[in-house]
Amino acid sequence: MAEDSRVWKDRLYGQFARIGKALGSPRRLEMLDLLSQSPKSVESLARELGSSVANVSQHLQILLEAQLVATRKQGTFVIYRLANETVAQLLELLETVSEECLADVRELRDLYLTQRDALSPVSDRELEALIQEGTVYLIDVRPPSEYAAGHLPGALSIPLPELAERLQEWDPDRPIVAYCRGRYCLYARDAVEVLRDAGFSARRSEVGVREWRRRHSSA
Amino acid sequence: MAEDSRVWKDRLYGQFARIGKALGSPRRLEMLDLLSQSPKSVESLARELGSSVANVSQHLQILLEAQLVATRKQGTFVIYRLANETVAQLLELLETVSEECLADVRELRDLYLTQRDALSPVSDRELEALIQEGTVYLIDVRPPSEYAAGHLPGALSIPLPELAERLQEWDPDRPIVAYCRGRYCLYARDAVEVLRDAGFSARRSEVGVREWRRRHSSA
DNA sequence: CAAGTATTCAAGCGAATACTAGAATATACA
DNA sequence: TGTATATTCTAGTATTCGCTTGAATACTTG
Repeated sequence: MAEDSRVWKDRLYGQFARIGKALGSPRRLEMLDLLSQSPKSVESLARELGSSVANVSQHLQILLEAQLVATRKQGTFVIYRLANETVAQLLELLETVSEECLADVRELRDLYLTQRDALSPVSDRELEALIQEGTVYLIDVRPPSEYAAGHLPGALSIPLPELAERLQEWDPDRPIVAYCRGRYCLYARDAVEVLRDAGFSARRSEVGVREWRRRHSSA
Repeated sequence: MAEDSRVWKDRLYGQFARIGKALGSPRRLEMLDLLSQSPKSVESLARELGSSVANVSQHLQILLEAQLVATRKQGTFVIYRLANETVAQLLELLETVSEECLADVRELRDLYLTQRDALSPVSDRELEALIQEGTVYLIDVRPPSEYAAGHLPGALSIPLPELAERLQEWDPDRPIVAYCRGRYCLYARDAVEVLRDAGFSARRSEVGVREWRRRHSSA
């Protein structure tokens, strides 16, 4: 029976490893991150990733087989989404562990997210207070479909490519906080740069929408 | 600069994938699970896994390189341990996701952990109450080194191989709750079988020690 | 039914990975 | 210094993985 137990363990960990292997590819990890913002088609994932549609589709089959994603049809489009909330949490935790353990991750963040922003990002607590007070413009600079899938309360959807031509919509004396896809996205940083160049008082938040919602969910 | 951004993303997700790849092997996942119970030598991991020392050592180098584990020397022994608590949480979450998503995992549990135990495991809430009341024997059937590294309050260390010859130590009228390494370990199930065959009123808990401690930590 | 669009599948190629076997290294002790 | 024990390293082999290319499939529309 000790031998049965060994065999059972091998099979069990073989199954666990299916999830691990699914997360063992940079492409698939980025796909999962993109899907955590909103459901997407194969083609739109391919554009975001700079990969071929065929390649993206093959990776999606792997994620599907591991049941980390699910699909629905919309005409000729297959819309992929994360299978459930726990998959999103797993992804976030993998990134947290990566940042804690790997100096290379911290260095990559330093490259673009630390050195050039003399003002540190707004903390989550500050953000909560600012949202409550309603004293800032809160802008979501992700693509509109991601805003539509879920956004912070009171946020305006100002996709980054449109930002420069919408500056006149705002009172230059009212501060702006920009956010995007979370800790590993450069959109908010780019937005703050554009805004400050235009004379606005702007800072960014590194909060993720899903993480914010989880923390502020009412059961 | 959009090209810079793409390159930065590729490097970042390449780093995240280092963690994913480290978790993409059944052997390494089982090693991490074993280390979450207590620090261990290469040789003891090899015994538990039924693998060669050389093979285990190579996998440990991969985990070391991904900084998921750390080491200390003890004579000729190299003692490996989990790098930090977040690694343990990542592992638990990967197993949770595996069980939610993969029917094969649920089936493997059914094989040994569902069908033959007519009495379901003690829930965590029941266990808390039982520990408070002090009305049961709570026995930890893991190896002594794992008990020493951390155990539930009030638990006795009764390693499974010794159980059968220690039955006379207990009042047959007092119920027993056995626990081991958590949801994916068969020791408590085996212990309960031995105890019931000897006429004891015995149930098992599927709680993991680390998970229990996290929930009951005083800051 | 034909054409267009989106997606998936299959095959090939090169790179990466897991295990084994044996050698090399590190540490402790007499 | 030599021996024993524990661990790591190296090389070879078999298998798996990731990407590309082109074909096949699925769906929609006219």
